[in-house]
Amino acid sequence: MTTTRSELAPRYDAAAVEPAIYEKWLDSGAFAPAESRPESAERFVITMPPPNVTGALHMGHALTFSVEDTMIRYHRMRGDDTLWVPGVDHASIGAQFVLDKILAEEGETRQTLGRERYLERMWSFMDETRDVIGLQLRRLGCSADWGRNRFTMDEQSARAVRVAFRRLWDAGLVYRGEALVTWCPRCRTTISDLETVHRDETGTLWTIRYGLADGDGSISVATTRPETMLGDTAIAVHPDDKRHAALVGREALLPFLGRRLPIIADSAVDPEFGTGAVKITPAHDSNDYAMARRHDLPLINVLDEEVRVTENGGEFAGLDRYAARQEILERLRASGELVAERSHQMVVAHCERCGTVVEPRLSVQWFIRVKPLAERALASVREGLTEIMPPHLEKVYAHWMENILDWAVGRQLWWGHRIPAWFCPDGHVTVTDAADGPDACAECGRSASELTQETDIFDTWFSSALWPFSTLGWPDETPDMARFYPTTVMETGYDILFFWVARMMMMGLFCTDVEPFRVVYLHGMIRAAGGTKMSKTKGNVVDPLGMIDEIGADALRFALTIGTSPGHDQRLTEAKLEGARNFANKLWNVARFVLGAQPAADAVLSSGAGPPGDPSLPERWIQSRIAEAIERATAQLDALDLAGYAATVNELVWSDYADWFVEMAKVELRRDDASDPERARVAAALASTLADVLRLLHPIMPFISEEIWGVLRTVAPAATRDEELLMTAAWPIPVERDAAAESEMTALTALIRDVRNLRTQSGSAAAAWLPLFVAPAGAEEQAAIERGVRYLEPMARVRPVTVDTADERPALVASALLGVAWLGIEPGEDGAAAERRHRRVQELQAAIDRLDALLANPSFVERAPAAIVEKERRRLTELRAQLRQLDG
RNA sequence: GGGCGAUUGGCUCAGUCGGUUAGAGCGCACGGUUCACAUCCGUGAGGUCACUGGUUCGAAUCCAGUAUCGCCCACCA
Repeated sequence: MTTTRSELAPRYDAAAVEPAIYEKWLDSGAFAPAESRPESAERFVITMPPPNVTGALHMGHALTFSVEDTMIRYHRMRGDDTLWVPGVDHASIGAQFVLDKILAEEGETRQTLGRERYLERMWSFMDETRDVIGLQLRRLGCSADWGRNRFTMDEQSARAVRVAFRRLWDAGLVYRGEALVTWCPRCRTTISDLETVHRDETGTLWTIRYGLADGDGSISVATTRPETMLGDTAIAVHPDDKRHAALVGREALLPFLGRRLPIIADSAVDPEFGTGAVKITPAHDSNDYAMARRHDLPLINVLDEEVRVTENGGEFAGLDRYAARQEILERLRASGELVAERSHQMVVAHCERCGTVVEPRLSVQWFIRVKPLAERALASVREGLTEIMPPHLEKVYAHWMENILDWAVGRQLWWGHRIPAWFCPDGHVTVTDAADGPDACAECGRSASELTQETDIFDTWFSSALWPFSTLGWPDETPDMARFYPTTVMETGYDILFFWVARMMMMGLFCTDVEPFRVVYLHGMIRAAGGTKMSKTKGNVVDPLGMIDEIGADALRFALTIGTSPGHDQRLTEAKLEGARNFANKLWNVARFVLGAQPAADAVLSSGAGPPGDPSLPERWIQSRIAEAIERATAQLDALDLAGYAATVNELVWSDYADWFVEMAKVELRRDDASDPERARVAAALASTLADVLRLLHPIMPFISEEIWGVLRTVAPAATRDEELLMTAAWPIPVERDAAAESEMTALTALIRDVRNLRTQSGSAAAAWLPLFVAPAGAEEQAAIERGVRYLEPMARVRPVTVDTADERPALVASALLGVAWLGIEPGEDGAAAERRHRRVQELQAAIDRLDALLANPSFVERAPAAIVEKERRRLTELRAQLRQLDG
């Protein structure tokens, strides 16, 4: 498809334009890096944080991918060896949660289907949803290399998982053992503490009396979970607690079960809490578990996978944990052993995904000893080999790494990578990275047929931890590994710093011996207008796809970028989105103007008119301003300051290009003589500067800039240097700054502003042409004013302009850098204007006094850098001149 | 209980190496039918940079403390 249109539609219709542009990009093949690495090219590689395969695009994604695409497009334009690897995550627990809900509607469950059918069902579900997220990313404009699209459950990932685990096993960093883990009864799996949310709740603290074994006396304990008493194996008190000192060493009798509970002393007990005596339930409480290990107490599991009481709970066996609680309480109340109950503020852990109250539970689990891995990952950041942005999050990272606990990697789920460990009847464990399992038991040589594979799967984050290199072909030494690894930037939200970034650092260093990325760029969370979290239940979610339809992907990208800073949450308000849309509209219209001016230029050229004169002041000025913007934007993008970059282009397009340059170009274009060569020159300047603006804008607003580029290239090929696609066009190179043009233009625009201000102050009709008198400050200024009159007249709507020395100063007077100006009208009794002038004089005087004092201060003059002192001196001179003019 | 962050006009946010008149957008006021754009143009008002103290010739910026809000981590039954 080729664009041969010579004009832009009156309005930018994102929904119509963007998909076609995306096709053009795809067809170009330029999302993929060149076949081989260009000589001397720098590498720039991002591994996309893989969205959940079942997920729909939300604003967090939109932010992630907008930022990454902006970085990628910038580096591509710079000619770097640029790669963005896309992919999706199998999200085992998340995907099962979604599928289980679907099954529930059909009256089925995981259990009724069985593992095999469940997984079949999952794969077909995947086939339906897998592409959805990818298509949504395309709507955003993501220029990822889809030819390298990956999935955390594809064969390459599976192999990476097996090999990584095998290496950990060989290194002695894997063990299997019984431990207390957090259990979600609804998801029926172990979950990480990171996957729990703690909520403040009002519960009840019950005090229960346990009789002593010898029948003499009793001891009372306080608990919020009475059902766990069935698993009690001791009672603990503080060693210094005199109230209970006599009881230590004796035994209490557990109600219902009659179990004998030793009364022990341990300083972990808070004597101030409750009765000062604690029931110890090692299998269902982490404090108690730790204490049991110190005192060698038995561990009795009283809750099963569905948190029903086990046979260890005697007569309560089979009851759900809460039913058991009620039953137990009633029985204790009846027997008088429930001695107190009161309301109690407490923190309860819930499963982050399903909201169910989780239960600490003793079970056999696979663990990775992460301490050595964490130390290395921490050192890499400390030494700056990987840099965390913003820097303050490095402390958070460090704190977590320093206090890290072994990683329980097993999950009792089905959808995911099965742990490649086989058990032999003799209890031996064989870990292999072979796709079809071991040939024989690694220890006793029993044949494979006698071995059974572990049914647990890996925590989703295990495969994610390998993502930066498994996507490039690891463990094979592929060309991609050699060329693109380690990657450059890992860009993601700070909320998964521990889940993901920390694990990638650890596993990356372990597996590949190098930091998987040079920079970690952590963006903040998107919040709703009131500063609250966006959530479906609150109904304050802004849907990115709907927003793209409404205002275009570019505007959304822009809104998500400008006015933000990494690591800090942002509020996405209606006003902000609207502002971004308006900016896109502005760009569109300014381009329409520039394009509309081109035929006039052609007409001039074909008329055989003489050569145009030298570039005008505005032309020189805008060139210089663009050069400055290029320098700034380049530095900002290199520093990953995307918000700064967005602000730079915003200001350039709107304040410099549209408000001043285009307005001044109109002066030239409005010349009567259609064959005036000046017109052609201005038109060409408009086109070539627009081209640079588009280049500068493309990384963040790819669609609209590409669309304009297509037409510009048709209409003014020279301006685009005939580069076909803006996406692959060269990043602009700044010309040398033109200081003279910049300062003259600054003076001229200041004069125009001042005169406009006078007009407003005078209350003159906006449409009226008013005479203006200007008394120049000097000969140079006079020349500048005379050169500028052609712009001054239409832009301030003044005519005629008389440039002459002043012999009177009406009240309504402006003082700009070039001199003093006043309108040729009767200010009358305009008290407000006089007052304004008075105020201005006072302001100037105050500033002068301050500067005077400053420069009179010897310690300032001696200690401040000479350049600063000089600057202040110049300013003082300038202010004095202004005051003289005004006060005249 | 620990840690981190934020506090800048009415609102949402920038603010580089400390440099002396602190910026932007929105909102507000006033004026505008200029052939790119009312999703616009012009003009303006509006800030003792949370507070206290310190360092410095000079502090929104660095240091210490305080307050308020937010987040993260943490085993008080």
